[in-house]
Amino acid sequence: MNVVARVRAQIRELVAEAINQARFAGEVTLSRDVSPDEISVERPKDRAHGDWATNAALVLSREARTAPRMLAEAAARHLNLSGTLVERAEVAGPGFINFFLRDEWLIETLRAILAAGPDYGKSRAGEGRRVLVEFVSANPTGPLNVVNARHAAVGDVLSNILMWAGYRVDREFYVNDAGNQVRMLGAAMDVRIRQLLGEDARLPEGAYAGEYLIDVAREFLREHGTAGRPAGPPPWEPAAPANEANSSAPTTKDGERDGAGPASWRTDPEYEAWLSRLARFAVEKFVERQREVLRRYRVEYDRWYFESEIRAAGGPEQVVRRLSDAGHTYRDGGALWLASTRFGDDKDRVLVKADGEYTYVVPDIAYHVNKLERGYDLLIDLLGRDHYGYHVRLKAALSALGFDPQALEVLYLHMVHLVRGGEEVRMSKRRGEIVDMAEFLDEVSVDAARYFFVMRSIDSEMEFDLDLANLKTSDNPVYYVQYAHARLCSLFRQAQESGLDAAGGTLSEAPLERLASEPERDLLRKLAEFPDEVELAALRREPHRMTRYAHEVASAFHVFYTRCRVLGEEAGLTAARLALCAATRQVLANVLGILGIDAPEQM
RNA sequence: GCGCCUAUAGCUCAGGGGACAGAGCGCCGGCCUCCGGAGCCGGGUGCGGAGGUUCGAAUCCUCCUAGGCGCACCA
Repeated sequence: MNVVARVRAQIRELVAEAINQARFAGEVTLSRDVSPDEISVERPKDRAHGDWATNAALVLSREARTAPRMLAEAAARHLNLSGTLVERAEVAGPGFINFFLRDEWLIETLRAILAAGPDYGKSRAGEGRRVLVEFVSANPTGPLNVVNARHAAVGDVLSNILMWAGYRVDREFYVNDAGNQVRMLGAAMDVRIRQLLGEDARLPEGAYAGEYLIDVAREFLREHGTAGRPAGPPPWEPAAPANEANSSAPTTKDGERDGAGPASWRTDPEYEAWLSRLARFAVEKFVERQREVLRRYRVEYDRWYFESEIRAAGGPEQVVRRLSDAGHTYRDGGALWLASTRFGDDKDRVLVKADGEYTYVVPDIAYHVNKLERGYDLLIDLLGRDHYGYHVRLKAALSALGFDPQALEVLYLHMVHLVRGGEEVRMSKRRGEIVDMAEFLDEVSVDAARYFFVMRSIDSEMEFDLDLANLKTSDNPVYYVQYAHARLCSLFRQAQESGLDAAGGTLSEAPLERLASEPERDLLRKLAEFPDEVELAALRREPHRMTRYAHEVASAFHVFYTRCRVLGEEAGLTAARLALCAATRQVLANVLGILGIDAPEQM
């Protein structure tokens, strides 16, 4: 247990014990003993209120029918501080008890940091539970965009945080390389190829309009030519030479095309085979590019799981059978439904459409079952806010299959608004105006992108200011933190040049009690919080705590460094301050590591 | 229409029952004979509105207002 956690536990016990003693002495009228668990101990915002404070007296005053202030004073009289890290306690305000620690705890923390080094901040909070974090999972029908970049940063950093907190973590990317959309992809490819060949071809309704497909179509032509392409018209065009007005599909009374998807296409196995070949080619290309840009972004997955795999393994059939066997499905209107309302969903969901196709959720259920069967205790999915509510369906299905729905946790990330020159850059997939992630990374450094995306809490709609992130000089929060690290490295280079022994082991022997000024103590206190912060970030799934913490450490350091001279002071003081600097550099390196951001030795 | 999320400083965002509400950007003014001025110090304004619960509410509850997102035999 780290020093902070130990102190907190100690204070809890002290307070509970003191209240019980006061009760025993007849100074407090409580009908029961108080246990340490119900004592809340927190860090006061104002340092004048000590290192720690408890509101126990406020909370218990009603039950004890005593004024909070009096209750606090009675408890304070019975505090037995001997043998603890608490130096003194005082009652303040409406009835808080404030605790002031002995300096030893800071010194102990500093030694602990130097001893643990790159491991400082790790904990066992996760108890070795196996977690699978699935994130991005973009469709293989185009390049990744800026929203995917947010997901990638958050998912990756969250995974790191969980690892630090003692979970066993794997990262996974689920590729939807099957079903309708892939067929639509093949169709769009076919049209692009025709257009490249100078033929007259129009995209079928609902097809991918993005021009990025043209390049892929060109690659296909270069590598494979048109060999194997059926002679007739594609299945979304009329079989006979068209002489009807202008529609290739029946229209509804609203004038919208009916059956916008492939369900309304002519049956043409030969052409379908061709489309499927085109689709496979495109999927492969896109997945390859996605993998590439993510690698550039420093995100590496343990596994890319393909929907086609789970389909080939018969996953969807099994899911449907098991759900049916369990009596949770029924037929209606030619479709097979899951009675998900029995498990908290607000309506039942279609599993198998009237045309015999699975809905999206079936292979996805199979995939999640597969994850659980691979031995993961916890599944975390990162989804876009536009999928909100999907977890209810998925959890319902898992419950129906006899799994604990609590094993699945779905986090929804909000939107990203790109801003350039004070104006929002519009991102519309339908109009094909995707803000490509690779192009985005040409403009913004990976460090800045990751930092900015993680900086915001996941359920806040965020604005990404390209101009700010682009600033390679100042005013950029990323550089503020990195600069602190570089500055420290520079300091140690100079220490070495002047022959000082700045090794960790030697440093912890320094007279650390000399670190007595406010900037020094503030910095140390901040460093002491690290394990707590990591643990909180993990348990609450709040990666943005890490960027905030990194900034706070950098700030505390810059203050210290401005006010306290390190080199050239009296030997003992220099050694002590070097120890503090070494610890700071270590913490910065660790937190930057979690963020997947470079910790530069010079800038 | 129903459901969920959001509303905090001029702007972008933290804080999610505690003691005077924070940071960055922007603006104004200071600080280098010396370890990196990509730094430090100082200066101003704010919890969308109205009720309620509580010793105590930015935080919890209700209503209202304004945004966003869902409510597919799409993925």
